[in-house]
Amino acid sequence: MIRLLLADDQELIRSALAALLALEEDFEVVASVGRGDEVAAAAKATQPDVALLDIEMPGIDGLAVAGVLSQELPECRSVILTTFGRPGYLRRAMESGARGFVVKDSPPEQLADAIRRVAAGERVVDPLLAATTLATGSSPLTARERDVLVAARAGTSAAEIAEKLFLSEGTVRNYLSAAMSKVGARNRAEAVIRADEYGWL
Amino acid sequence: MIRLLLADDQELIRSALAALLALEEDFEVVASVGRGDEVAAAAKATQPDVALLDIEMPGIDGLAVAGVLSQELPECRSVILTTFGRPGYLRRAMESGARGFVVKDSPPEQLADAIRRVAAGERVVDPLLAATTLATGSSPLTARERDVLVAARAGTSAAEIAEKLFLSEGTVRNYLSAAMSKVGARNRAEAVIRADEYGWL
DNA sequence: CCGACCCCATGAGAAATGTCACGGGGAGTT
DNA sequence: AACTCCCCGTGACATTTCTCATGGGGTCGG
Repeated sequence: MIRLLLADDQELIRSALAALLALEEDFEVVASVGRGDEVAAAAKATQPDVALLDIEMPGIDGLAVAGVLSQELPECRSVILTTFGRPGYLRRAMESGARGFVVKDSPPEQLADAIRRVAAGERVVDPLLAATTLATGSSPLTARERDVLVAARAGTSAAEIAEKLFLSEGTVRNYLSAAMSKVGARNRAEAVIRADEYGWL
Repeated sequence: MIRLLLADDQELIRSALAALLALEEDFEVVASVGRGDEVAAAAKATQPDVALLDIEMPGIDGLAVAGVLSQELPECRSVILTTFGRPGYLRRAMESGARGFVVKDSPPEQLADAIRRVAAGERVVDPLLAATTLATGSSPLTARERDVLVAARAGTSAAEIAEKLFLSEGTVRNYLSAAMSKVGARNRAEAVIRADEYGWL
């Protein structure tokens, strides 16, 4: 019997996944939470074998949760389950100690299979996603460049970004310019979009 | 027995929802498709009482599907099931003939309840979302302003938008300017974001 | 028919954005 | 110690964006 913890902020999806997984005789859902910062406590209380983690959650995100779990509860392995097959997500997931990575549009058998393999100690990733991750490479952005791009996400002006980050306006423009050339965009907006697509923000 | 059709592009989610709904004794999932343009045919073949439609799908989107169904198969009522509680989505859903609107983070009983009520002939919407929809009002954007905003989504320059839409560059700027003032943004990028949030694109 | 509103366009000025060259300071490597 | 790379800044320039005024043509309802 494999004990499972489910973490996803969308209640309906969480319940639906629980129902789906309950169809497998060797699975048992022992915990179900809607916030990233509730996972650790729930895991300690229920001792699951595998934690299924969405990335986008209130509190802390699934990737960070995977890091915490691998530190504090190494006997509970993490599987990231997310909508987005962003290369950077996979990379960060693996670096933070996750053992599996499944995207939400894969067939259901694949999820069950991934869970069993991870429970057995294997590592599981979508081979296609793994390939594009290797092809894309890791983020070329420096910490500051990333900060500035994140701040620019809402359509913020250079002056506002400068104020928010306690920088001079010229510096902000320089960082943006550097980020744009690294990402291969001719626009601030385009740079944000692309970096986001790669999972670099 | 209520016959259901499921349409969602994410296979895992679709299967999970099917599993969840199968737990209710009075529900029967008779069809399940992953593309908007497959819904009509499947509905004609299986004669469901209620069609559960995601908005974001390849082919045509769920809102358009609802329109088609209400025209061609009025005995099959549509329920929109989506992640985003965008005011504009709800409005368009209702205008296109959908009978229910449920967001993916509502509790599972609410979905079952909504399905039963819609099957019984009622209309069902999240009251909170309905309120913000009324507050937000319908889109103030003209068709062209919308087009330009959509084209600007990828971080496209004014010149490129002009080329794509066979307009002069100045005209594009004028439309963008109008859109920005209507939406309450001081940026092109911000305008795109806000209009998108409202579901106006 | 007239007003209202949308479509499309031009042009011009103010503001923001993107590029480039340059500099100094700090941390880590070789 | 020299080198590299990141951090932060300045200043100047070309380009783009945003605003505003203005105009013609179209459709639709009063």
